[in-house]
Amino acid sequence: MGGQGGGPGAPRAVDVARLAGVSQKTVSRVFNGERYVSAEVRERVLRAAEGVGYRLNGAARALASGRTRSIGVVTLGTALYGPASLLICIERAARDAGYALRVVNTLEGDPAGVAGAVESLLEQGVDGIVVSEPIDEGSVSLSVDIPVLVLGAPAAFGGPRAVAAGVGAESLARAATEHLLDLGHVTVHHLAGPQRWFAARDRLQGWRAALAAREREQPPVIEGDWSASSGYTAGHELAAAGDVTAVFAANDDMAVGLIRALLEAGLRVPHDVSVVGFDDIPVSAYVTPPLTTVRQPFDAVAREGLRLLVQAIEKPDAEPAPAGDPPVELVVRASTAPPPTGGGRPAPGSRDSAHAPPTTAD
Amino acid sequence: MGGQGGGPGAPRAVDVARLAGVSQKTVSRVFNGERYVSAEVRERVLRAAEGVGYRLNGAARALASGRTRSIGVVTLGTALYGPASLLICIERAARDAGYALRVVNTLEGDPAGVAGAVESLLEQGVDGIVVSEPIDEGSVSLSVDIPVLVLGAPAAFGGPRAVAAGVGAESLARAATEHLLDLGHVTVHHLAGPQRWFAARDRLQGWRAALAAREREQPPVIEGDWSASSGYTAGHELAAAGDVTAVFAANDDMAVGLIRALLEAGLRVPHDVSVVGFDDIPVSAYVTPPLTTVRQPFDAVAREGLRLLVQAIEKPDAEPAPAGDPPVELVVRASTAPPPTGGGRPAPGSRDSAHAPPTTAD
DNA sequence: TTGAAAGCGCTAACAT
DNA sequence: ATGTTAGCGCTTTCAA
Repeated sequence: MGGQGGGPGAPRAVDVARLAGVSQKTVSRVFNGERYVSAEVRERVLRAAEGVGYRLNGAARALASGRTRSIGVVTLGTALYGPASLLICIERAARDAGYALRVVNTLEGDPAGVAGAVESLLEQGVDGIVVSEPIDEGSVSLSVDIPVLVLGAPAAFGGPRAVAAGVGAESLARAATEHLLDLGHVTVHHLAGPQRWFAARDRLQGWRAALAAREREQPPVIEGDWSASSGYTAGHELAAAGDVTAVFAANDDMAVGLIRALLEAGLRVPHDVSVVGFDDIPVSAYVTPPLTTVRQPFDAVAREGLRLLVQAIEKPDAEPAPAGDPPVELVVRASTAPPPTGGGRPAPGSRDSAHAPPTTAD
Repeated sequence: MGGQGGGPGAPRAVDVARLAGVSQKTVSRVFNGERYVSAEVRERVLRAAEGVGYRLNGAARALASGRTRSIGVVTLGTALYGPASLLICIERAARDAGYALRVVNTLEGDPAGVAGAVESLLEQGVDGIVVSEPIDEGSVSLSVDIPVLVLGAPAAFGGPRAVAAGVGAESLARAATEHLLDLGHVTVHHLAGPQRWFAARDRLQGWRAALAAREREQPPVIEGDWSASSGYTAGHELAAAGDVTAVFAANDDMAVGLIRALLEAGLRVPHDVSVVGFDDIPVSAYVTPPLTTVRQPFDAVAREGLRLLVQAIEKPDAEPAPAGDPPVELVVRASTAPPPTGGGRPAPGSRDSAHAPPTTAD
């Protein structure tokens, strides 16, 4: 059970082999789950290995086989709910697929950025790379010849051997907007995320698509920076505008700031203005009023994306199976209601549930 | 500039050497920044390397040198603000110290848990391990003989070669509690985190210490699970109790749920009940009322911890310099005020700022 | 200041 | 079903 590090003196396969009375290659076979090892020999080898505290040496394995069995992740160094959640799901999906994870963060505004991060991963040694929710820092063309999975951005972003998967942000944004239109709002304002983020652009597109589909006017877009503070500023602007009955915010943090500003301006939510967020952060069911929002299918997307990536690694020739559309999950709570004067079709029953117990529609 | 993967055919040091007209060893010297390479030769080598798109092979390097130049992190697979933020700071600190990161998540309640994660890191090859905010799953004694940094738990947790660092949760909790006592509250209730978490225990201890120092009664502790939902439940219990004027919640999520329940019970915050949270999550300045909370010095702690770890890796004999106490940062907003009837000393001026603009005392 | 030789611990290809 | 022989691409001696 002892944990001999990788240091000198650590037991090697040949030590195990000697102890078990077999060749070193047989030990290798056992530890790689190869066929053609009798149950009896396998048993003997495993016992010997445990006896000396043997552990495979990843570096030697990688050097000899040319495969590292690890995947590199380039992600933005931010605790924002979305990216953080996605990283966790990627780790689990990778582990389930038998790959370890190497992680490099990039900073927003970093000149070297994604390209530098990829370079460092390549040097460390990875079989594939996940570029998670990159932001558009200008033309960063990666020329890598290992497979790359681009999560939440165009596959073109990742070079020749790239596959892509997305959370379906556009569909989610569309669903959020449609929810408001369905309630009878004539149009919906949008508090967008920073447009250098593909994630923010997708949400903007979804909002546009929903309005366009019903031939509604598209009010001018306000751009925030994901922070509650920027939502707060936007909220005061919108309150001053006066003609706002519904807002779709590109994330929950901004929605919270927005709602606060509206309340301060004397507007009631949802009675006067309805607000929908995006993310379903942990507190969103308990803020006042509980926030209607959409939930991103991180787990499904990470799993699906890694399936594609692993396939590209292990079966480079196989046709990449198309990624299925991830599910759309709208969580209706108390921050949305029909417009005050029935701006559109009269909606069925109004409510003011600022103090109603939070509900989650799962 | 091209990105030859690690695949076969990738340029090796010997190719660069040939091109530059030097020995392979000299190339190695250049890329390791060793002395005794003339500026002219170095220049020639670098040019040749760039010409063929050479990149060091991490696996070969690790195998030959016995050092991987990477650090493994064992962290809980959760998007909770604290752990997620800490991970980001660890990555940056590691990178700044010249180490790459391998990450393995554990799941709460996983039987294999931390031990399994450590085992997998050891097999992949790391020079040191960071165990970040572990939870106590029973006696998990790690016997590893590479250095281990335990973040937010007793060093004993990490075996013989362990060093430890903490965010100073106890001091932070104590400051939060004292803030309430200073406002004149006779005592402070505590909504604790799950006690399997060391982080939760530390906060509980800090709260106890603050009350004990002033010889105040310690009301029964309510234990939540970090979620806003558990805070909500606790809030209804506390509202029913009737004699509560101040609550210290072990994180902001629970504080938000708690406040919502209090509001529903007809209690005003902070007029009737003051609430302090823990974390300073992104929305905390914009919820209603803006939340008074404490901020954890993640960056300082990660940096300090990694300094210790790297020292243990690179200079095993040097005495580990003691970790300095991290700073305590209390962020006073509008969720705290003197008690309604002046439970203690009459406090200077009361306020009800449920709708006041959020303020952050930095 | 530079070079030559000998492994690091494993997997791959080819025996048997 | 098992063993033998060569490397993988570096770093580490040691020599020049």
